[in-house]
Amino acid sequence: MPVENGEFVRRILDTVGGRWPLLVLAHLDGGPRRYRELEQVLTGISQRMLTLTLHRLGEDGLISRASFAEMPPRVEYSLTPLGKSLLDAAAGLVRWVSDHHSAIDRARRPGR
Amino acid sequence: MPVENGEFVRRILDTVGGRWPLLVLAHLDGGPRRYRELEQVLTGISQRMLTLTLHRLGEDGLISRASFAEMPPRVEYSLTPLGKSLLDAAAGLVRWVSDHHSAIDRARRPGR
DNA sequence: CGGCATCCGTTCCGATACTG
DNA sequence: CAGTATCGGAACGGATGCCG
Repeated sequence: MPVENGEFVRRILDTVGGRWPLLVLAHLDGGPRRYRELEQVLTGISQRMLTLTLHRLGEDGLISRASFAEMPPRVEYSLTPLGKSLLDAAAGLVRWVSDHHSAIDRARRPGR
Repeated sequence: MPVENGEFVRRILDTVGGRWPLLVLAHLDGGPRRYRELEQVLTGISQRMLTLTLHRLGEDGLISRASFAEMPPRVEYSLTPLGKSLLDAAAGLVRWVSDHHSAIDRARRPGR
């Protein structure tokens, strides 16, 4: 594991280190999604955070944006191959959490 | 992928979502380490963050602390089996980063 | 050696209001 | 529908000084 310095960890966290990026990627896994769809399925997200998250993921080349000049306007977000590969890489972590969160629950105190 | 709500992602990020936790775990992978050793190898970490990180990882059951009543005092931190398993789960993400960071570099602008 | 407590600037992020 | 702009509280995190 090449972790002589914090560069790798830093890069992971800069990319998916927020509360929402991984969730957004996960919801795009089933195919293109519209802004409103994401807003509804990501319960509790603010418009601000959804927009910010989509922009950053776009800048990092993990998702792509397609807007259609219709009435009403329509915009679709999709995973890029790069984003799909990241999602696959993160799958191990998601699996770990679903396997072990009860162990953490036992150890952790409520006030966090 | 069970991501109906943000609980899973939230839990990952509560646990390893900081700049240092994953690095600390990685450095404990080679065996027990002392406080001072960690402080030196984690370039740039403040005492405050090292202490905080160690406490949280301990509370989550990912590392264990052993203190020896010697002179001078000695304290050793080690990975628990749970911590080791998390590290293994995160390995996929680390590998992904080392494979693809150049693609992100190309897309990302400097000012972030 | 191995910490903890305090201060304090920076960043994050939700709420709200408004726009193409 | 799909955003942008702005504000203000909360959390993060570094620096410093003190303690067992």
